[in-house]
Amino acid sequence: MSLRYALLALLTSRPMTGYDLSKHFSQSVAHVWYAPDSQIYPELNRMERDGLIESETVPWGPKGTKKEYRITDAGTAAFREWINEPLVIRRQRDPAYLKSAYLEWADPDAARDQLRRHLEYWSQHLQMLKETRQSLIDHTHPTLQYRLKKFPEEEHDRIVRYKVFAYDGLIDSATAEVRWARKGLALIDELEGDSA
Amino acid sequence: MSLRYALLALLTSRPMTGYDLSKHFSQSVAHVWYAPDSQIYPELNRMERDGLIESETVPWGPKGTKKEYRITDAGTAAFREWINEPLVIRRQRDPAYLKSAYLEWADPDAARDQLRRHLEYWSQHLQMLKETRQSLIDHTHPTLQYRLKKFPEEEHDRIVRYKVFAYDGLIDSATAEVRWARKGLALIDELEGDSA
DNA sequence: CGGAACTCCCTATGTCCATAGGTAGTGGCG
DNA sequence: CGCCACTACCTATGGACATAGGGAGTTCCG
Repeated sequence: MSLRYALLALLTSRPMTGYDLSKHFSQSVAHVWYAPDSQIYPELNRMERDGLIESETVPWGPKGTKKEYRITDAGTAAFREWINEPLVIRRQRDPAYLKSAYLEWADPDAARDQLRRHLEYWSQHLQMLKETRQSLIDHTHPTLQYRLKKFPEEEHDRIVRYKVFAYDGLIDSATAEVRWARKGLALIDELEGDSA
Repeated sequence: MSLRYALLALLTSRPMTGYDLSKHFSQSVAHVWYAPDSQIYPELNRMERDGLIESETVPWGPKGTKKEYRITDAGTAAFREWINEPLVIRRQRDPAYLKSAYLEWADPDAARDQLRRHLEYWSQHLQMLKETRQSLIDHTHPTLQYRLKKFPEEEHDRIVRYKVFAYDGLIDSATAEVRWARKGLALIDELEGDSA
């Protein structure tokens, strides 16, 4: 059910098409939630049916059209209700940690390769998180700009600081992942002899 | 597909019944992978059909029986293959961070409540992780004891250190979650006035 | 000896999510 | 003008997972 509220969250900043939303879900918003378009379009239809959003068909080029979705009052209410709901804790499930607990079964080079991938992925991710965090502080983050326009100046700091808080957490996690992978590579070198 | 290999991983230490496995998956192994029994039993059947494990029906009490599963050579080979396979990176999806990025919409008390839950959950989790880590180092961890019996003494240190490495990573992550929740509670107090 | 807690095994159902397609229109570049 | 990248929207399929049950046997304790 989180996808629905992640979509509403984005639509509280401005109206968007399904395509716009799907771009966000594979770029910036992907930091907190990811979804492929094949999940987004059907969900948007369901949300419209449920009255949380409404669509307007706008022209696009000479023949094309696109559907722009905007959040309704019912949608805003539902979003607010969700945000106040008690948190459902979701157990983390990461194949990387599962595998790492059984690395004695692995070929040292394969193990190294996996930790290098992990390191590379999280390093890049960390980089993006840091950039996004900075763009929030600078108010250069595009979606944030749309969002802030809807609120009086004196609330801007509060809004930004919650978002920075979320990113601080993500950055801490990603930093831990990077540190862990490096430690693992050192461990393999120590236990298996540093070859490769 | 990770469930299958998580099951094989456990069965490399000793034969177990589906019930044994499901206990592990809601207790110690749950640290790296969780699954309900309703997912485990059907998967065991599929794995037996695929020849990765074989079952023996053993008596249990005067009338009862239970099915004990042991890993086959094909199962061991499949496990080894999986562990050497390149890592599939799984995007993290945590509703807590999604919500936290929009806390300006929340009632301060609801926000506090959520962060307190997060804090409590991860504090407890952290506690268990630390205890399990220690039991690995002490060799008092039951599954580890079974496992070590199958390997010569000089390999024990290597096996334990990989498991401790996995736990070190988990402990770091959990610590970051605890720190983040505390920081969030302080932030709410600062932004909303420290009531409640 | 009766009840409670536990062991043991399983099914059903629905949602979430990933993967892999498909179709039509647009805009720009050579 | 043809090609290509992109915008826009969608369906199908299968696996993963959560939630919610059911039913039969066992052990232990009062």
